[in-house]
Amino acid sequence: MSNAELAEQNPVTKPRAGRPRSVESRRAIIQSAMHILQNDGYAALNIEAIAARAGVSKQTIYRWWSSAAFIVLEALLSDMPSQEGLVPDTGSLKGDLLELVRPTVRALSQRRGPVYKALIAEAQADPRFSEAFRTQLMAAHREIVRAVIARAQLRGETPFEVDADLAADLVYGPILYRLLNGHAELDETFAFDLIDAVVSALRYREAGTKRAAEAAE
Amino acid sequence: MSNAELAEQNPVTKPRAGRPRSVESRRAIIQSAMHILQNDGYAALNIEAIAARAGVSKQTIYRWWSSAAFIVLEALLSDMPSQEGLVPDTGSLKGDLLELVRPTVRALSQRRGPVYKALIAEAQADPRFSEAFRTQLMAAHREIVRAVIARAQLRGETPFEVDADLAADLVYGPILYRLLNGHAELDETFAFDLIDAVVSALRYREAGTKRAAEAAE
Amino acid sequence: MSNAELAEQNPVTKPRAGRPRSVESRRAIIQSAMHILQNDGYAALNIEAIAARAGVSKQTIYRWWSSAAFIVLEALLSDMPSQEGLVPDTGSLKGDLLELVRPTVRALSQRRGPVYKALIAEAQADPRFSEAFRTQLMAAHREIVRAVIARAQLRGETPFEVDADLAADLVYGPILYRLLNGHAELDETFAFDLIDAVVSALRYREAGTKRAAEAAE
Amino acid sequence: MSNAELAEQNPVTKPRAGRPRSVESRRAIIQSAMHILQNDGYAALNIEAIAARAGVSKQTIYRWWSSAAFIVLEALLSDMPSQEGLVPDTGSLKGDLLELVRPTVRALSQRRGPVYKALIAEAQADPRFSEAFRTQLMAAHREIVRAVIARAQLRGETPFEVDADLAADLVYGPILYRLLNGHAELDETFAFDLIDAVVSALRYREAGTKRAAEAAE
DNA sequence: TAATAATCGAGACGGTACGTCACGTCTTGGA
DNA sequence: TCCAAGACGTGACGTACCGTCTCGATTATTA
Repeated sequence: MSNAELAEQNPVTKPRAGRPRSVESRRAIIQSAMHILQNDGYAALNIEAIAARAGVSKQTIYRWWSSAAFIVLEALLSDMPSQEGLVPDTGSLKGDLLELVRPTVRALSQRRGPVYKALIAEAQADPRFSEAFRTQLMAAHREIVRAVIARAQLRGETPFEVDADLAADLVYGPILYRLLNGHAELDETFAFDLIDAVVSALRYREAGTKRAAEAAE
Repeated sequence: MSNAELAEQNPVTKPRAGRPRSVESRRAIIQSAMHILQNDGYAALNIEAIAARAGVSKQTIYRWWSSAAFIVLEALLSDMPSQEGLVPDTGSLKGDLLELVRPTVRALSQRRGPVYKALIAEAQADPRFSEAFRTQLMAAHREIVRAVIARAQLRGETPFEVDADLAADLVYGPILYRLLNGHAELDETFAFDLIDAVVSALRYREAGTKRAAEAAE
Repeated sequence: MSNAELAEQNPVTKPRAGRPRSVESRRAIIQSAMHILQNDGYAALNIEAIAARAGVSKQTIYRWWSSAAFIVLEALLSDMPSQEGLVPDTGSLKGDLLELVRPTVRALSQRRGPVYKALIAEAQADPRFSEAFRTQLMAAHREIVRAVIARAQLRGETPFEVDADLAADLVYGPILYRLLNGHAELDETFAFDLIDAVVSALRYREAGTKRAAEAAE
Repeated sequence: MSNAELAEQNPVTKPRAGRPRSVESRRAIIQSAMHILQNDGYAALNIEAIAARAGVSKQTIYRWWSSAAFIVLEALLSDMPSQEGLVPDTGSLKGDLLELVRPTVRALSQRRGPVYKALIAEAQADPRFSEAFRTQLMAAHREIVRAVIARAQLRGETPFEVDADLAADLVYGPILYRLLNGHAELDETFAFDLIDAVVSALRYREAGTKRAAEAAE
């Protein structure tokens, strides 16, 4: 939400002079971008096509976004608040992680898949977008894992200090890998097996901290 | 390896009619592509630039490759044979995996990083390249993990049947995730911690098979 | 005169939306095309060269013209108005025709020669251009002959009905033939002899109408 | 017949060493060129297409001809001998000219039209071909007119010295003009009217020589 | 009630790269 | 010596999008 930040900086909206931004255009642009991405694919997603389909001039798009990827990112962030709430407490680490990963995997194997693939691809070529994608979208996902881990430690489920960053890598890395590489399905079984492995790694790792400690010397 | 297939069809090379393919051009194209990718970045990697730097016509490139990504893939595969040999047997699963992951992580944090990022990005937009990348490059990496796991099972290091596919996901997924998302460094410590976690998951997972069995019912 | 038509549709120029066409670009393109044609020849006249010399993008050329020949045609038509006025009345058919043909022959033996050769060559390969060339340029030339003939008939110089179309063929045909085939010079003597022959044919033909009448039966 | 000249220089054919020229290839190339020209048009006539259709390598074409136009010219010259004989003596200038022009006009309005249009167009861009076309094909046509005129003067049909070059221009110029410009049909009526006009010009021109004489002063 | 200011659509502009076509040359093995 | 096959460097094609730039029109706040 590129200029929403500015708006949020001044909660008392200071109305600037001139014609205000058209909300219809903004909505049409975002919908147009998502429609093209999901129907014609990432390769067909360009500013001219978005503008044509939205009935909007290219200038209007460039005024508010610096690339098509930012439009898609904004579309994703607009959907987030609904699921923003943390994962419900199921009483166990494995249960919490399953509650988190199963919907994620399901969404990625359906509509969300192409969207994330496109954004990650774009991030490799555009450092500015990479930073936005990481801090605005990925960081939120990782934060949920962090909270779930913290909850597990409070419960005493993990016998030692757990690196929440590594935990997030262990959860999302394999998912991303399958999504991007396509060597296997993103299905329920995968979600179960993955969480099994992650929980095992977090609970039974005894040599880990030692090894890390040695490395730090 | 576009024309290697032909060569492999007839082990006794049957010389076809017409002027033979220029090996100098092939070499120049591959070197040109790698030079541009590593010096000017993925965004600067286009067919015209590769052709110009290689002193070659665009047509010659299009005759043998369908996109710049395939050239880079071929360059990578040309380098592979040197390290093609399996991981040396260190006597333990953890040692083997470290022997595998440490050089991988080191290479990706240096020259190989941008190359893999570019190829993975390209694969998201081009299904034909995605398939080639997966079967010719990624599959080879995964196969090494599979061999290491098999060795560990022969040693009796793992108390139960281990899913080698999931193991490969657990090893390469987090690496890829850090590479593409850039939220943390790809360093030695990460390699140690990752392998610790993976080994723990593979050795101490008792609930896993149960869970998978339940899902199969 | 590609967009002049639009202008003529609305004598009160109705300003359409969007950035208006650049008159500087149009002028630069036409001048560039004529310069290349007259200095480097027809073979060197291509869109890329015209665009480069005019400091203009290829797209801008393709937006308004469908080939280089149309640009040259427009250049010729832009020059026409100056000599658009009819041939001055010298008092005799022969005098009028000489007044018309001598400058034509002189121009074609100098700068205009290569230009017309190029356009006629192009017209043989492109029916769309052939039609434009015929109706916008050649028709104007033929119309002048028609007017001169009509004046001669008012004077009573021709004893019978004269076919103005045939007359134009007799005047321009041999000129074109010499220009394209290059078997003889396009000089003053040729102009005199040609007009002598044409006038003789128009004044002394007695058998013609008879023959034509017989053919009509 | 590009290298036929060499052969004719040594009536005693000196057999050169090596494999002799393939007559099948020569025939196939010429037929292929004419087929493409008459079926797909001048724009489609290129060496690669001719070679492909003839089942011949490009090199073989380039060895014997310098452009597609020369192939077509050779095809035309191969057909000439059949009509090479002079126009039969009908007893009058007008009859002879009609005997000459009517078949010419008929052929040009049918199959021969596109062929001549193509060659004339090509001649405007290639001086080497222009010269060959003029001396090998056009000169033959003009020579026939010259012979007819000479016959008429022997009969005493023309009261004064006639410029046979101008006569040929008057005959072929308008025909060419209509062929290339396409402003009117090349039909029987046109042939009659044209010959009427030409004969009138040749028989009744009294001022012509005077005027030419004045110009010479 | 203007005047000012920012936005909007439309669409032309200079660019860059695309992927294709045909050119004329070359390098094979075979006739 | 010629032939077919076919790869090669060269150059132009016409197209697609890029991001920028006028235009007239619209819609707000400010004077």
